[in-house]
Amino acid sequence: MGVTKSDLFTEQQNELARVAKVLAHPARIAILQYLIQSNTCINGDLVQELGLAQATISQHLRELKETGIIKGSIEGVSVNYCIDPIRWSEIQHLFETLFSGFPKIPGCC
Amino acid sequence: MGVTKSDLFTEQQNELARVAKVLAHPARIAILQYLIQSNTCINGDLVQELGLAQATISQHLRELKETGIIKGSIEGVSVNYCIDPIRWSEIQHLFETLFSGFPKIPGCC
DNA sequence: TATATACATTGCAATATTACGATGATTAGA
DNA sequence: TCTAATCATCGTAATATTGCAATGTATATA
Repeated sequence: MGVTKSDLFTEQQNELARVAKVLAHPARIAILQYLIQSNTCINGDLVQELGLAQATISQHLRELKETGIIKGSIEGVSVNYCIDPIRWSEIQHLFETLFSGFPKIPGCC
Repeated sequence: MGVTKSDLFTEQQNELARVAKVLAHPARIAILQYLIQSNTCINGDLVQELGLAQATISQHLRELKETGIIKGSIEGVSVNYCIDPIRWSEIQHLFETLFSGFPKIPGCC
């Protein structure tokens, strides 16, 4: 199959999985870290920074954009990408909720 | 292709992506949440709880186990799974590092 | 020992992801 | 207007993921 039965799960579970999937590639992690550090970037910079083809990076950027993590603004002939602070903390909160749900002192193990 | 060029990235980036990939499925999120809430579970419980086949759930459990997030101990004829607290906070820290890297007041956007 | 129970594994079929060359679209400057 | 630069999109090949039926393995009990 290869198709996820998302109707079996809650919207929160699906949303968290969806976001995790976007983070589930080192190139996209690298792009985000580069964005954080430089607070702006263009596709061309990333082709230099990472060793991937321009088309590939453009595709990764689109996935990040579709989840709302980054926004792009046309800057003449190039495009400036940056992180959406609102969405960023939204996603941060999603993960925090998952992780903090587990009590530090567990009953078993 | 469908193959990730992991040699282009740092070990930290690959590790974060690897962990995110395990979380990138609602069934695995659901399993973890069920584990957190009940602090133990067996495959059979999950077949009831989620609507997936036993083989499918066993596969998801294996992925969680391979990343070290959960541990299983044989309990007679059934198996008790539970979250590994050490690994859990390790992974929590991985994400926190990513998220906290972004300053609250950004320079652009 | 034989049988039932509970998971794990194997072997598919369907679909998704990753990567990139080729090509399109848009903009700045000659 | 023409051209170069920059990014997006399309098409395609290679590989990965998801789900399940069938089967294997181990344990407890009759």
